[in-house]
Amino acid sequence: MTQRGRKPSRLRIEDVARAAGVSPITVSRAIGNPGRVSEATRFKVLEAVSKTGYVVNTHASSLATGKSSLIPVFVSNLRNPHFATALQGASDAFEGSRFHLLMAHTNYSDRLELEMLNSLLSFQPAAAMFTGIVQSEQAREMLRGLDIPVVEMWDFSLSPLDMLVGFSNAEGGRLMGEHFGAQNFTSIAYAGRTKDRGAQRLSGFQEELALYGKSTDLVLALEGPRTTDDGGAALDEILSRNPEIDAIFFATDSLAIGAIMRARDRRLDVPGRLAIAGYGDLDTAKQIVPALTTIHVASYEMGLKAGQMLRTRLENKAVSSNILRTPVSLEVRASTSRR
Amino acid sequence: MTQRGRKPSRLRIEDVARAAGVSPITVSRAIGNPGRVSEATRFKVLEAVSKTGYVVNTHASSLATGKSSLIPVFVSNLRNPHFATALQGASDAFEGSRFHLLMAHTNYSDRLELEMLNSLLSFQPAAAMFTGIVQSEQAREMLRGLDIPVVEMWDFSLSPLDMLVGFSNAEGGRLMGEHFGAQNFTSIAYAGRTKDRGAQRLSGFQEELALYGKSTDLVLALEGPRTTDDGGAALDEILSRNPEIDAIFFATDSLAIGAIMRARDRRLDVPGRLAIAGYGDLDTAKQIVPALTTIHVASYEMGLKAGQMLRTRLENKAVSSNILRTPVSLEVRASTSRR
DNA sequence: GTGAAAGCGCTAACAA
DNA sequence: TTGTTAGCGCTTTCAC
Repeated sequence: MTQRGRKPSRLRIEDVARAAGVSPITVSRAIGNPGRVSEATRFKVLEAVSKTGYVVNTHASSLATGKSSLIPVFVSNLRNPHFATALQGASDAFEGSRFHLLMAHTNYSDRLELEMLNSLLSFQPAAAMFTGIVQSEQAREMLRGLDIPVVEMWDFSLSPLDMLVGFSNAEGGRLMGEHFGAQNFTSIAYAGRTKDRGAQRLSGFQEELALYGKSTDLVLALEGPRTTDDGGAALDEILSRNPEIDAIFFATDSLAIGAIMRARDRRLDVPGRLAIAGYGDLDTAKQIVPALTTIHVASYEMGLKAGQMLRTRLENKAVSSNILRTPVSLEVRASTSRR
Repeated sequence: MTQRGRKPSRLRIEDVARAAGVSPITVSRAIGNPGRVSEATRFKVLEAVSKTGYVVNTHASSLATGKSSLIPVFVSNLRNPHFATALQGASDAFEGSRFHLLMAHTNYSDRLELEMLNSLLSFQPAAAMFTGIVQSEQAREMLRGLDIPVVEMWDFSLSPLDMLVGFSNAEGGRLMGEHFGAQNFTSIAYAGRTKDRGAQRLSGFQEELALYGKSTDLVLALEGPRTTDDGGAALDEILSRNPEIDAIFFATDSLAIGAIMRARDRRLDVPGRLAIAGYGDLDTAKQIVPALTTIHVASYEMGLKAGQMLRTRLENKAVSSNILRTPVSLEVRASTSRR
């Protein structure tokens, strides 16, 4: 029964209560549930709060309520400017709210994602965000069981876990297919991933080319994350395999930019001898010479929208639609513009 | 005394204890303090943990200990690839640890930083990271009072709050001054911030130019965050004010890239008529034509090192030095190379 | 090496 | 509208 020795603590809710002449629970309500307290009391309490400089202890609060204000954001890699930008958007969506984003880097590994998800359960998260579709069925099951709002971003799907903000990779591929189809290219190649996102870009591309009676004469599969250097190598590989190729659609801007640089080294005229297009619309795309034709993706807006949807749900309002499709657009620039 | 209705809860430590045939406190020790439990007991407990799928409730844990595993990272803007990359480094440094990074976007606002810092106190953070020097004295005071490890990044200073990993802006300026000094430029301009980081870049630049008997003939002050478009406008402004200028050092790559693009539009030969250099070494710097001479900054390494220093300290080991200076280097490329 | 008791700071439930 | 009581799940302290 004796007061055992514990470390001294910071300001508690009790201290504020004493300063305001009310009970602790009233302080708690004045801060978190302003509607359930009289105008006058709330004023007294908030004054006491600011005078004392009190800040709630979220751990005590979360323990008592069983809910936290933390939202893990799963991102594969922030060195990809698209993801960094989307994260900035998501973060902006929560500005001024009581929620906080927790970093969860998955480094493109499903196993890591699952592990991380499990460890983040210890925070009783309020929601979860994913830059991508959650692949593992085990992870999806786990998330469903949590019964918290979840938003997946980036890719498009008709059966999201909960909410989704994404763009259609197939659509981007189609736009590029249409563009390539309308040009007088004689031999067309695709280079990049042929699985997942890549598969969709490719099939949309081929589908639309077919409408023009054309097809891909060469598909170079490059799986996994790739850099600009790989783009240069891909260019060499393609031309050595088939010197007739005079137009290449790369699955990412990085690859396309690498190819443009290699073409410059090899003194290949772009787009005269070889047209090159990318996907993503990195800043660099419009800055290199020739400027790169590519598919623009609204990364920031995607992150922002995803954050806003989540926030709306967390504030107990209804979301008009669970699935949001952000537009992609074709940016025709010099790298494919022959005349 | 009656059991009032509260929401049902997830697996608790007590459940694991029962499964393992020990007391809750033993489970706690087996998990967090393996040394204080016998080999056999630990084995039993860990088995029970994995069988039941138990995950600790960090809020209860943090409440009891008064410490959390959360580390707020203050970043001004993730659309700046330097910061995004540094954040990725910081995140990588904590991989596999029990610590988690909490996003804190400051949008370049000191007021926001202070507010956010105050609100994040509610998490009893284990440490704090800043992408930049903490400017406000009030914030510095607050952080000192917290008595947790703090690391500042990016800029260099001899009086950090606690730990620092940065590069010298003055040093980069000096390297560029040396480079400009050694060329046969007749009239030199600087464009960019003239406060804080900009001031240091500029003074290092001027200092070194002086050794070559040269000086800046025009300084165009551009405060606040700037985009490539501003670089183009800056180029126009400079040449209209002083048509003699034939070399410009821009305080950031973005500005320099914008200037190169504008020069291209105006059919000004770079570097023949006008040499242009930047600061930061964005990916684009080596991809545009002409490739941009700039100062390379090791963003990823900075974030990684900062994270590692913090982690070392948090694991109660000593850090050999509180201040780490990451190197900057001059990347001479085509945009300043006359022959 | 292990356990019992108490308490971290907050808020849900109930009562007035 | 406000207050009293109990308890969220963990770990510290003290005892064996």
